[in-house]
Amino acid sequence: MKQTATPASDDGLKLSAWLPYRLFLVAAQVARPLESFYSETFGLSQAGWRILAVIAERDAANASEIGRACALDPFAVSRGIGQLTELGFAVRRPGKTDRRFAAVSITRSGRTAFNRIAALGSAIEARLLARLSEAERTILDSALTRLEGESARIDAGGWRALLDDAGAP
Amino acid sequence: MKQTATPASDDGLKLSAWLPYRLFLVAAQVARPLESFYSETFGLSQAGWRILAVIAERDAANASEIGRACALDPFAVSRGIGQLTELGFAVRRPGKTDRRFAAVSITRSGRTAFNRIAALGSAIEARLLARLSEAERTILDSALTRLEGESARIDAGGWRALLDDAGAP
DNA sequence: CACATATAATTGCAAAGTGCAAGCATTGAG
DNA sequence: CTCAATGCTTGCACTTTGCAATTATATGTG
Repeated sequence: MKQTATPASDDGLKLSAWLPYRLFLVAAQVARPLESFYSETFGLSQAGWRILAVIAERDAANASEIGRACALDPFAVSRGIGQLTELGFAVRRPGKTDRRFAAVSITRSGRTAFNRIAALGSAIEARLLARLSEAERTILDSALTRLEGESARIDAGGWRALLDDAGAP
Repeated sequence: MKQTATPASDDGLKLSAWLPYRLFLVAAQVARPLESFYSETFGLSQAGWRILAVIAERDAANASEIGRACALDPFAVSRGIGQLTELGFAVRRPGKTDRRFAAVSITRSGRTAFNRIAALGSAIEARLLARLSEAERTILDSALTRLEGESARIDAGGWRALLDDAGAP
């Protein structure tokens, strides 16, 4: 007599309830409309948009700063900057003191594009925040800060470190 | 006389404080070690892992159910299932009543693999949750549920709908 | 100064992943 | 029986990504 008692997983991991997947899902669903906007409108890639957002809030930045600020490896940064300069949204100027560091800055038209994308981005964020109470926003903010820190450590440690943790409690 | 008053963005969007980016960042950082584990160990792709997780918690599923459950389009599902069957982690059997729906189920070795990956996944989740208080976990859980719903609506509406919202308050 | 070594960034290319048109198999309506 | 609809798969062009090698610049050493 087959009962539905154990159709399921031995380990208690249910994808739809697994925190990382839930975070990913919200981020992915919300990124999609934004991405189709800036790719259709400006021909911008995801890396391009992230870099644009970074240089929009700085006078000038070199590639590694940018990479650190938006979690992109040097290759992606280099290509993204290439795209932005082709579109006329950024300029590269050789660094003043050390010319290995090229200073990347946003142009006027880059800023215009950024503002248009940012308006959409802010609208999205507003829609999300509208579903939370003031108290929840505060808690989410502080919780996310800690999760960012912990996830960075998890990433840095690699998977072997994770198993060691679990193995030696 | 240049002062640092406005080196920054006109619109108030700071990438590192923008909710969708923050969610993405945690999800991405935490996914990386897991991904290198299952790809090194089993040669599994991200889609493959997601599908494996879905069929681990069901007796059998057809491709569209799987797609819905893990946010994958039909092509990706089909290829993912292909990968899983090649690895011997899943089997396809023609559906009983309607043979257009092939029933996909996990195999014994698929379950073994799943359990190993899930153990890592749970360890990651535990590390994250350890940084939150009991109260915070409860709030995060309920907040995330609402964010999932809202982000799905945002995604479904597309970017034009977003601008209409903002434009006509 | 010439040279080795280090660092920042870029480029070229192969491998992997993605999107989409077309295809096959099956079903159900007329 | 035929034909449109459905569920899924495949082939192929296109894009993205990962990594080795390269360029350009800077710094340390005899």
